[in-house]
Amino acid sequence: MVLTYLMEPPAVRDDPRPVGAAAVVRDPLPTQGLLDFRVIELLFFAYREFTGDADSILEKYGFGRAHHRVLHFVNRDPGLTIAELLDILQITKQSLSRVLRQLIDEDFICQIPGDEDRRQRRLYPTEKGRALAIELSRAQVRRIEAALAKTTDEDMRPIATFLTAMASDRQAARDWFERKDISWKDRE
Amino acid sequence: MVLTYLMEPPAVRDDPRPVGAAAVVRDPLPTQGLLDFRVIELLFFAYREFTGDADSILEKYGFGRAHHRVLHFVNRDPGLTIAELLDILQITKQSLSRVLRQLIDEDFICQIPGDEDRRQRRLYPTEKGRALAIELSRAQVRRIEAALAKTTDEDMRPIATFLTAMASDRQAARDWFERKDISWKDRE
DNA sequence: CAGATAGGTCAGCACCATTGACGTAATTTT
DNA sequence: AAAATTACGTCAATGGTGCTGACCTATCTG
Repeated sequence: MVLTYLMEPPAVRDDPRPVGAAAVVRDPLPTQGLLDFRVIELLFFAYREFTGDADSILEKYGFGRAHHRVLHFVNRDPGLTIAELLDILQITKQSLSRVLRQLIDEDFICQIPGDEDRRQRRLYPTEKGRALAIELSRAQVRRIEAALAKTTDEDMRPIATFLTAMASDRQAARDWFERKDISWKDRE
Repeated sequence: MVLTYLMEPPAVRDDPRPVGAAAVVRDPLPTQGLLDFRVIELLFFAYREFTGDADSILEKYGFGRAHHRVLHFVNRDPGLTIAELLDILQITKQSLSRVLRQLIDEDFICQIPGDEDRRQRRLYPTEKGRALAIELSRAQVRRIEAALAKTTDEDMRPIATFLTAMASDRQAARDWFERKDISWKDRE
């Protein structure tokens, strides 16, 4: 191996802009300078752990995250049409097809023609699919509840408000939140 | 196309468990039943919008999310070694290599042998890389700040506490948070 | 000098997403 | 009743991002 790009080590220690090379930046972007990076990085690390909980379970079944998402929404809203599911997931039907095919073939989900419109293939979980969906959500809820352990009902409001605002750009998301009552009405 | 799996439509409307077919589940998983799905779904939709902001910019450069992550952490912590970066990203060096190679070849990042240990290839952003990192973060900060528009300093605490708890499973994450002071000491 | 460490690379594979094109069945429109 | 539209399925090709395994160089350490 030749490592040509290293044979003449950039002389940046003496000259920050050697001829023909771009300037090297040595100062870090500070956590709270022009931009505040704290929430960016918290979201990155938090979401990775969040999905990791489910990923390790999915591996046992030979599934990936895409399977999880399909399974989740079919369980949350049985009778969903393909079009509705695509609208929620924001992927193409070609992307969905492979994943859905596997879930159907392995008997986690089944399709039933719509009553009114028989072109539709409405999606329902099987008992097997329901069980897996619950297993996956249980793992994620465990982490969430642990993270919220010391959170009061009062403190839950700003958290929910923040996440809802982050999430509510698309109509499909807003519709889902309203239909499924994803909000923090203080419950007592 | 034959659609064999549809030729004999499951008679589940009459019999929930026809011979040889799995039981079909028709009731939805309620938002707050045995499990509370609200935070799960808020995180899913929120993170998708959050990454989408950067994705559309990256597309212009022919880059993906992996490039973004590398660029981000190299900008946040210039002089990072490969090993340190791998520890933060939790990927293999083979996964990193393609992405890093492109960022180096296209002059967004450069490598400089370590002063003390010359085996190390310490990573620094170029001015071009710094500019892109800022452009990407600006888009994400814009969404975050909009979502936090009505949030008081007081309300910021529970949000930060929640995300930090969600994110802090791994030592590498905890170290990063401490080193970069990712926390909400009320500032005034 | 021997071994460990930091890093690079090749080959092959899996997963998940894309676009484009084409097909079928059912519903709606004319 | 014919035509157009809709709902869905599928084939083919491609790209991005991850993985494992194997093997390489350069450097540091004992």
